[in-house]
Amino acid sequence: MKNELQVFNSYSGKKEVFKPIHEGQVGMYVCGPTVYSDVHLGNCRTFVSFDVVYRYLQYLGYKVRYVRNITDVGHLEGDEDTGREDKIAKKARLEQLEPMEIVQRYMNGFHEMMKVFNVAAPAIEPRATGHIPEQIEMVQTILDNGLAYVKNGSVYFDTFKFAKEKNVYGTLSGRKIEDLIAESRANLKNQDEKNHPSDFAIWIKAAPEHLMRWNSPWSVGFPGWHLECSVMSTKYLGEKFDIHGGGSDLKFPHHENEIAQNYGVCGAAPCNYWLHGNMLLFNGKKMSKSDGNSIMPGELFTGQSSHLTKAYSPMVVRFFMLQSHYSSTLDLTDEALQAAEKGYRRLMEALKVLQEMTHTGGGSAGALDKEINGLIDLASEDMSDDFNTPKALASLFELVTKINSLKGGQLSFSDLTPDTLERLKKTFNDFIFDIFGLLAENFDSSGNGVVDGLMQLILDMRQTARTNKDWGTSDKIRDALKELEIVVKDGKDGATWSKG
RNA sequence: GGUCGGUUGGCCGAGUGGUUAGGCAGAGGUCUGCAAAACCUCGUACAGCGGUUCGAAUCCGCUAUCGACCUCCA
Repeated sequence: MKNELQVFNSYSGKKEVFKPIHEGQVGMYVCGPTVYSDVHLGNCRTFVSFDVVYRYLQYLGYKVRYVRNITDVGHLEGDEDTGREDKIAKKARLEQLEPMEIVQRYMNGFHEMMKVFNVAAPAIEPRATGHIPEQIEMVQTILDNGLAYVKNGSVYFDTFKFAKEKNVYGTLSGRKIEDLIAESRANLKNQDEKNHPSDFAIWIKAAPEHLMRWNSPWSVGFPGWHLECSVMSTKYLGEKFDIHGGGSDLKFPHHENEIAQNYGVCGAAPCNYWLHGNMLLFNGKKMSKSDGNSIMPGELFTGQSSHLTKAYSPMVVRFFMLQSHYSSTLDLTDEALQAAEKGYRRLMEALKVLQEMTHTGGGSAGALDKEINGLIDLASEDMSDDFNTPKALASLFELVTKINSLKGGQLSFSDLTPDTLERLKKTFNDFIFDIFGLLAENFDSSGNGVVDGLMQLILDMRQTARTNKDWGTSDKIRDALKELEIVVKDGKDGATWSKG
């Protein structure tokens, strides 16, 4: 069975067989959020995507050191008119708080949201402000290596020189050196201190009113945004590690510059595989904080948005995300979420049915047995094919039909061995919980003992009515419960209930 | 304007030279006191035009259209 992991490497633009630097171990770095406002759903998608990558690598038996940073300084506003203010410093000024209060508040919010989405915590979550000395050191090394220059207390990376010396600048984002050179003549006059428009700051001299500032050999200032990732990935994963992930919108300039910095320090690229998650769309356009086209997770969970007809639970949203490939754009719509909710429930119901299923004994490995084993194998192959969750999910849904047929009697246990049933149980459990990171939301339990007890009493009374063929009472109970959004399902072994 | 990527049945969304993706919705049927659930069957989709090929949704070209990046973004 071929089941070796292949990943799409954004750097080469090809799907490649994944080979870790150290056997059995994986070093993975993912760009985390800048904590200057609440996380929106687009952010969540990226972290869910890499959460599945993290989980699957572990499932395959790799020991993974997963580093995901928190950006809490250095990320400048892009708008020229505002004078390139640090995002966190700006928020602090507007809200009259310490920058670190801003950072703490939104970092807490971010962590809560990751928990809600059942995103596993990384092994290390370093913060940029916690690595100022290391960043100063790296700036010095880049200066020593002749790939940066000082201007009025700020330090800039010399992309022009780097591009001429090493033919790598622009590879990741598909930019051409010739364009950079052409750009220099046209736009140079607009650049204040930089020698070249594509040069970027690795240390920035702080304006007098700037709140976040540290001493350095060049000025009292703060580090450039791109630098932290080079510093922290190198510190915790080494000069060369396996996987670097992030949203596709970070390819340029962030990741391109990160690569440049690593060359500036170590003379080599930081990692072997670049993985980029694609954007979550909302109304057909990229969900983005800065242009206001976004929906907050909270609005989804409460259903309080003009774009939604109802509330959706976190796991429904997670399932919705898993239904597309991480490298494809995904368009969020109310209709699609409704479909996802039904699908998620169907999957989880089948899981429950399966868990309670016992083999009737005997059973031979016939066609059904082979088919089920084939689908189980297929699900793994799907995941090993660049973490193709929608394909793996499709394989699981084929198995859902088998499970329900076994329960309903359309298929017989005599056609599969007890071992296969056990394997099926284990696979479902592993995929749904360990790999997909879904949680079982109790639709047939309120989490409240009193309510569950009352429900049981009601269903018992209804059963008595049904035994007496008192359909009027039976239907009255069912209809009344339906009004309360509780659905009663009559099965062979009595009735069950679930919340709307 | 430059660069890149989409365009798949009613909706979402995989696939990528010949063989069923899957989910949701819809139609018919089985089961059931009825219903729900479940199971079975069904639609014969790949933006348009041209080309390559025995054969293309899948490769090539052109056109249309949407989007992303080029400036902060996950």
